[in-house]
Amino acid sequence: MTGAADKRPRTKPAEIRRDELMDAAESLFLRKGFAATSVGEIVAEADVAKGTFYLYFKTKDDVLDALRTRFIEGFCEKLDLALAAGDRDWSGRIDIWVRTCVNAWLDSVARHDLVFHQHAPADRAMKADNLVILRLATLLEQGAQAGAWTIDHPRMVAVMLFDALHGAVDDSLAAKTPLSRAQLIALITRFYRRALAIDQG
Amino acid sequence: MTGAADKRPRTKPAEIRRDELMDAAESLFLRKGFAATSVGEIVAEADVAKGTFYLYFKTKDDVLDALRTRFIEGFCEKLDLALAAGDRDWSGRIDIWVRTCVNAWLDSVARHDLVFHQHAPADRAMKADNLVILRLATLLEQGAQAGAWTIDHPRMVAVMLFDALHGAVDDSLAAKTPLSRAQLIALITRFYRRALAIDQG
Amino acid sequence: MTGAADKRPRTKPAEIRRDELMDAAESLFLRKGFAATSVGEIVAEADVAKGTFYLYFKTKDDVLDALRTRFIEGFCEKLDLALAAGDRDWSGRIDIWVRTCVNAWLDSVARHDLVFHQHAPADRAMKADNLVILRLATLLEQGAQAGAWTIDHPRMVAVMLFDALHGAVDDSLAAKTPLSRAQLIALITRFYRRALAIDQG
Amino acid sequence: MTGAADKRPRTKPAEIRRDELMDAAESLFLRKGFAATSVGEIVAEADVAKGTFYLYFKTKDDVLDALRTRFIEGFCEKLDLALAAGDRDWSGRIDIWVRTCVNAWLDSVARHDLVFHQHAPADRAMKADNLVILRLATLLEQGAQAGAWTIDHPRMVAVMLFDALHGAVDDSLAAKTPLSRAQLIALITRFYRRALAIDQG
DNA sequence: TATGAATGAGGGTTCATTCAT
DNA sequence: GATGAATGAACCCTCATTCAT
Repeated sequence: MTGAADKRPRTKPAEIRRDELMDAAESLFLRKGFAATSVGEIVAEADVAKGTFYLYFKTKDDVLDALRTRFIEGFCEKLDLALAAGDRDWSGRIDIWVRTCVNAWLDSVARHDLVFHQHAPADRAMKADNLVILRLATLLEQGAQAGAWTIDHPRMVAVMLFDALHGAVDDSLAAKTPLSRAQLIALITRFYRRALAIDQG
Repeated sequence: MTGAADKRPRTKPAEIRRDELMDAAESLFLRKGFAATSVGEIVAEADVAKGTFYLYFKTKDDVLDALRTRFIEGFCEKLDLALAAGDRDWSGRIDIWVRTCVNAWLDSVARHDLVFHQHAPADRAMKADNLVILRLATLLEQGAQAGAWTIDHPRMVAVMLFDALHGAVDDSLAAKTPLSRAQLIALITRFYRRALAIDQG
Repeated sequence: MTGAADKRPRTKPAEIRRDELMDAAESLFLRKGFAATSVGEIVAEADVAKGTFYLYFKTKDDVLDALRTRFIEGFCEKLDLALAAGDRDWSGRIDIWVRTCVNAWLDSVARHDLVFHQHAPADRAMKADNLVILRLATLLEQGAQAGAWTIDHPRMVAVMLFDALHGAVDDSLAAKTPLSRAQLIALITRFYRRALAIDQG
Repeated sequence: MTGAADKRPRTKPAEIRRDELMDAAESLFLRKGFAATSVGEIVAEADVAKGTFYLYFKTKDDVLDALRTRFIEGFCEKLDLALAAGDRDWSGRIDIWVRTCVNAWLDSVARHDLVFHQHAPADRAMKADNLVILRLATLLEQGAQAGAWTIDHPRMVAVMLFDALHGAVDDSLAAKTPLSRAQLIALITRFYRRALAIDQG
């Protein structure tokens, strides 16, 4: 029986195992949807036993939460980087914000949909914690203080601008003839500038 | 035992039975969520046998679709009514649109969330068929032709405005200290006017 | 509402209705198998209401029984006709019997399988009533009395010959390279003659 | 309450579990028929949870297949043993074949009917793979080569002989006054000898 | 004679989770 | 840390049959 399947447990650093499990889950979720993916498939993809999964996650839902956190963190990192590297001018910052968001979005729509829409009762409260919106609100506030624009309710306007961008990208993706990335960015930027009453560059 | 089971089939007009089933389903879905509600519970609530459910709906998912259609139709009706009764002035029409949407929304958030977010693979394409957006796009276009505003891409702007409103309402609902209905309407109307470059009344 | 579906009940002679129902059932059973065919499909095919079915048959199984009877009767008729028209010579009668059976069989395998194998716990006792075997047994007995052959147990030999033929035809049908009709008949006839110790013509 | 539910999983070697499940299924199928037996009853009889069944069989049909395979293997074993132990004489071998088959058959009619007739669309093609027929055909061919008899089409004759035996045993079982085992064997053996034109011993 | 809405028992199957090893 | 056999509640759906009209 020397040819028998390699049964020896191969202990790995927890961090790695956890990531492998998450990768497996994400890949499967992306392909088949959250509900349609079973824990059995996840562990098969990750090449571990059923029980191992429950060593790292309390429930199946738990992985999705972890995936969401990981996604948001990645997104914010990109945003911070772009903003830090970019213009000091307020109007320019808005441009950067739009450009970065659209690009990041388009590069990971599926992933985004997965972690935000695939499960959970559309947890309305979640948006309150949306770090991306928080960042935009802060940006708007700072710009207002600097006199770049006037805003009655930064938080709310941030929400509206965020959802407008979100919606535009989604819609373009669903359209029979999607806009080009550049067109989309231009369009949204124009919308943002108007909504903030910034002089159209 | 006055409650002895009444076995005789009580035929009802199909339309009524179907509505009763839908009402039962909606009520349950609202309370417990779509996935957490079983067909068994629905028929119990509607006081019919299990098989009867499948006389009117092909699958469990089918009811949700029916619910969505019913919801959209009701919404559009309200919108059309308000628009027909209201101002002839373009700017005023936008105001009406915003007011009607926010109100209708707030009056049926739960129902809205149910039919739009609770299930379905976040059907992105669905938005393409969103009648409400369609109506707004038309409104924008007509206003543009009438010279009330200028718009580069009516459809896209409609999408962005729609999602902005949608997001604002949602956010307010989730907030620890929600805005008043009037405040919300005022805020969004202001946003719309700016985005359309209408003179702030 | 003049265009509404023609609701008027069109009473038909019972005999006809019953036949239509049987035809519909047979056609469906042949296409999809007995178990996989629902009463609902039968009545749809026969273009009557569910209840009408139960006016003519006590249960679903009942139709299959009726179908079987109809099949056997048809088969026996053919046999009787061929035998009556044919040879007076005993050996020739056996030939006719084989030829007629093989032909009739090949012309209606599907139907035969349906009524004999598709349902029922392989009702062993049914064979006792098999009219075809009965006829063969009688033929054998008469031939024996006439001195055409000697047989220890006509009934049993009839059974064996019958099943031998049956098996041969079935096997040929399942074979990758089926025998021709003529070959099959020749082969079986030879087998019969040997088994009855008739001089090979 | 000594009978308090023992919840702890009692792991057993897969081979054993599988066999227990098969035994339970066979016993139930024999008693109530395949269709009338539910998976729930099987697992109850085998004293395992419902899910365990699906650990070993993909579907309910799957068990029946397994049962059939097990039956055929057992049958062939008996046949090989008897043939190996018996006569070297060709005519004697036929006798042994008949005797062994009849006996084995009578000892397990129910089981035989179960695995061959109870389900499946009377899978005609299955006979092509019938190992018992294959063995008989081989025997006939070897005998023919050895000059023990002449045969035009060994395969077909094997089929006919096999079905003749099969039919005879079935018929006897169904008869109001069944033949004795010895009578049956004698009768069939005589039939075989005639059909092969062997001198009646 | 014919209808068809209603019934509801019943079935097969899935899968997240546990726990003894 | 890792395993994977076992669990069992829960679920969706089918369909033969009935009966008031």
